[in-house]
Amino acid sequence: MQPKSSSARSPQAELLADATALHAAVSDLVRIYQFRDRDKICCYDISVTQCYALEALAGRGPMRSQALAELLLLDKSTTTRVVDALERKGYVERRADAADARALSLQITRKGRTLYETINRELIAQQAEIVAGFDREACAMATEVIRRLARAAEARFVSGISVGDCAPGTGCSPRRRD
Amino acid sequence: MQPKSSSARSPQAELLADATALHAAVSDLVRIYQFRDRDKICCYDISVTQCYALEALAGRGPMRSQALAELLLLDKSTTTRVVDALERKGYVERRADAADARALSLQITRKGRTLYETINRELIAQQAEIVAGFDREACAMATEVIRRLARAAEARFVSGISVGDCAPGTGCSPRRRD
DNA sequence: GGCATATAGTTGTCACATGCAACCTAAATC
DNA sequence: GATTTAGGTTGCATGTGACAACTATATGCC
Repeated sequence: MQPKSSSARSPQAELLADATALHAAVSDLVRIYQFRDRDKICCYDISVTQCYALEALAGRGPMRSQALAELLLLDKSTTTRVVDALERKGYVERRADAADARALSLQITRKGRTLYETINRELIAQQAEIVAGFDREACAMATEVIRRLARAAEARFVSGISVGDCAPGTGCSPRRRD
Repeated sequence: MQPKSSSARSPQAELLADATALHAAVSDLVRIYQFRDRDKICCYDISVTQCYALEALAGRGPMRSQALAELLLLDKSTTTRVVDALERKGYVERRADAADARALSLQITRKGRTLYETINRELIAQQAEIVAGFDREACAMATEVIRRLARAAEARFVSGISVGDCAPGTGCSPRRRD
């Protein structure tokens, strides 16, 4: 697993070794974070997806349901329900869109923003513990790599084929019958 | 969001800025990978969790159900069902444990290993595309940071309090009533 | 203006993932 | 040998999310 001394290895092999190590690390991270994030749920009273929605609305301002769905890579029906939950709890508001009577303007409430900030602060504090062990350079590098990974994955996901060759975001997933 | 020139900022502030950037990037990555990984599901005929299980068995050799559960941070009942599915599809086998009649030895089959390797190869190839754009140093650094993040998250999750102050792995999550 | 079509959201329905509790069987302990 | 503990499985409930059908509005074409 660990890249050995790179002497006597082709650039090809090095690339593969690096990619393998990175993949293993990322894969692990993602798996574990799914649990970590689920914890976040119960402590405050929202789900992970709800939290992402809150984040989007906090960071980008009001938007339509459709825009939110695209941003979060969710189906519009799922988005409706996510917003339902958030609205019920008073974290977002649905306002009529002035320009289009069909559309909505989703807005985070003050209460929602406060909640989001609280959660975010805690999560960032956790990262800070780790970041403290690295120099800034290394941290910036890692952050950049992670960003690119995310963008690349998103692009792959949105645009089409991901792994194997099923349809993309169209959501081929649930078609599986165990 | 972007760390500005670090002149005139306290180390505290720098740390916070770095942590914030890292958190945002990781958070994004995790969210997107959940979708990307779900794609992986349908293309080959297993779920994400099933794939993690296959990975564990491929990488660490035969183990008991309980050990697998601990490794994947899953409940033992969930693990049972994950293994059910994999066994039904012929990717793993349950063998009697010689030493303990209650226990099982879970083993990946040749077919299972082949599948895992196929999936893994594709995923690694995807990483390779991204890795190709970085120098090895940066890549190694990022990999290391990501590993530490994962380990830290795992430790936090397993040991106790995560965010807020609900119980840990005990699975406080589902107790929420939307 | 009026009908055909497209678009924004909502609701019905279904499948899947997963935790907890109760249970069963086999070990371990006394 | 009886009680307790441990490894797994099954019953049940909940959360999540996709897809499809539907409603209401907007847009285009005549």
